Amino acid sequence: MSAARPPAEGAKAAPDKRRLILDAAIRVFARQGFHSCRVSDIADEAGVAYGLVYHYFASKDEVLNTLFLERWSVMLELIREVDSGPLPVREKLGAIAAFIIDSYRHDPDLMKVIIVEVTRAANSFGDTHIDTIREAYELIGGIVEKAQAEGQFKAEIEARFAAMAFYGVIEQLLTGWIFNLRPQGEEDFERAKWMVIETVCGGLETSAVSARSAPGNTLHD
Amino acid sequence: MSAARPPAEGAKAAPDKRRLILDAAIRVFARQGFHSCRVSDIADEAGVAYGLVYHYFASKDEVLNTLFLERWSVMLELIREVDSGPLPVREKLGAIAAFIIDSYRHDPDLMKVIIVEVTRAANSFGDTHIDTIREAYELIGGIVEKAQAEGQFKAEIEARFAAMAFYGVIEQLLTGWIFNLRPQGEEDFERAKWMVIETVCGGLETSAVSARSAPGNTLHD
DNA sequence: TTGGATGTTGACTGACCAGTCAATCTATTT
DNA sequence: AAATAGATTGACTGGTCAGTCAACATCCAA
Repeated sequence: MSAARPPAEGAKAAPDKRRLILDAAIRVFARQGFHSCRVSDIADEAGVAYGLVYHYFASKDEVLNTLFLERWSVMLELIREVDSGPLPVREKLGAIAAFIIDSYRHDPDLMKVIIVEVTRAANSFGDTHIDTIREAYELIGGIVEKAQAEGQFKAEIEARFAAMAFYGVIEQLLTGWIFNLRPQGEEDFERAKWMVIETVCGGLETSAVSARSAPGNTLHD
Repeated sequence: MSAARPPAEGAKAAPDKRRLILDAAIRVFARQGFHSCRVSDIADEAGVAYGLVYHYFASKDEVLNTLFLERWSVMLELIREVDSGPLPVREKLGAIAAFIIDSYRHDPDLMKVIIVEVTRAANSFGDTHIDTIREAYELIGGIVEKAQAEGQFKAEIEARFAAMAFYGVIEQLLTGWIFNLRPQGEEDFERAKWMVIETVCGGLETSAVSARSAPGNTLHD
């Protein structure tokens, strides 16, 4: 009952296997790294034949590209949405930080792959996706710029630099988790969100605004 | 006069070629990436025979490891020195930021290789050097801890998190330069130093201390 | 029932490249 | 001058793997 069957629409036939391969690739890339794994490792992990990988993807590279774009486009969408909303800066940046941190919490392997193999690989892949990555910077920079115009953030620190610093802190945080240099309990994730915002916004706000959020823990419970 | 000759001491004979190979490797790794270059590329770039690389290094990996350790140990030394000194936190962190930024200014290729191929490569190399990298975190964390004890930095933000954020901002900054996402004029380097400290310390300081540094530009000139 | 389209298989190939090694060269020592 | 040790050379090997392809399976439409 309810076995795998063709889609309701007259669209494509069986995207199941394609997804299976992508998910297997996430695990394999995370475990062995993109460069030191074989395409056959992915096929084995997915439980499909070697050749099927090439039925759905033109190359090993394309598998990684797909994973990156899939996730990054969701993030860009989220940033755009937040950006166009009416929230105060702290909450806008907070929403972005929360999204990225939750992405890691939800699928650490995928985020590990994206960060380690794409975002930070200045050669090959980094080059390919640099414009996509840049877009995130621009959007975040725009949010900062608005806050500066409204007098909430200092103008002396370039908006683009601030965006970079903001993203840098988050990426380093994930890297710390990836390397097991930092605890990864539920509470740690929540606390991290707060600390990211407190640290970065604290450094960017004008003294008039200043941070007066709960010093102890603003966590659940 | 003063041509190449055996060392004064009875030590090794001609370390010239070894250095030549290392320097060539920096250029090749920076240009093509560690994984997509051949050992013969390094030999060619250095103007030596293929086999000579293996006379001085046990493997391709060892070349990269050597480059990383050479530089990272100098940085650790600098951090320890700064740490043990009597300067205020801002200046301690400022010295560290300045050292890293100047390292990039002085030899961008080397820093690119270290960051892209080692520091950020969670697999293979990252794993190998994780303890060395961790040490830098610990030292910086110690500096923050002291500042917290003296009441200059807030205690609500974990010292280790702060260290990570600090380093993350700097690494992202270098990444921005590496990817050509940020301008790299002499002035930009100096301004970056100031912004790093202003942003991070601003977020970490207690409201009592607060940042009252020159808002415009504290640059030279 | 047949035919075409799409999905699936895995053995095979062609290229690539890290690392080896035997030979040659250079310097130093006696 | 002969001997020893280290430096230098580059052709070669062995293994690895991305990508191909021809065959087989399954599904749907006419």
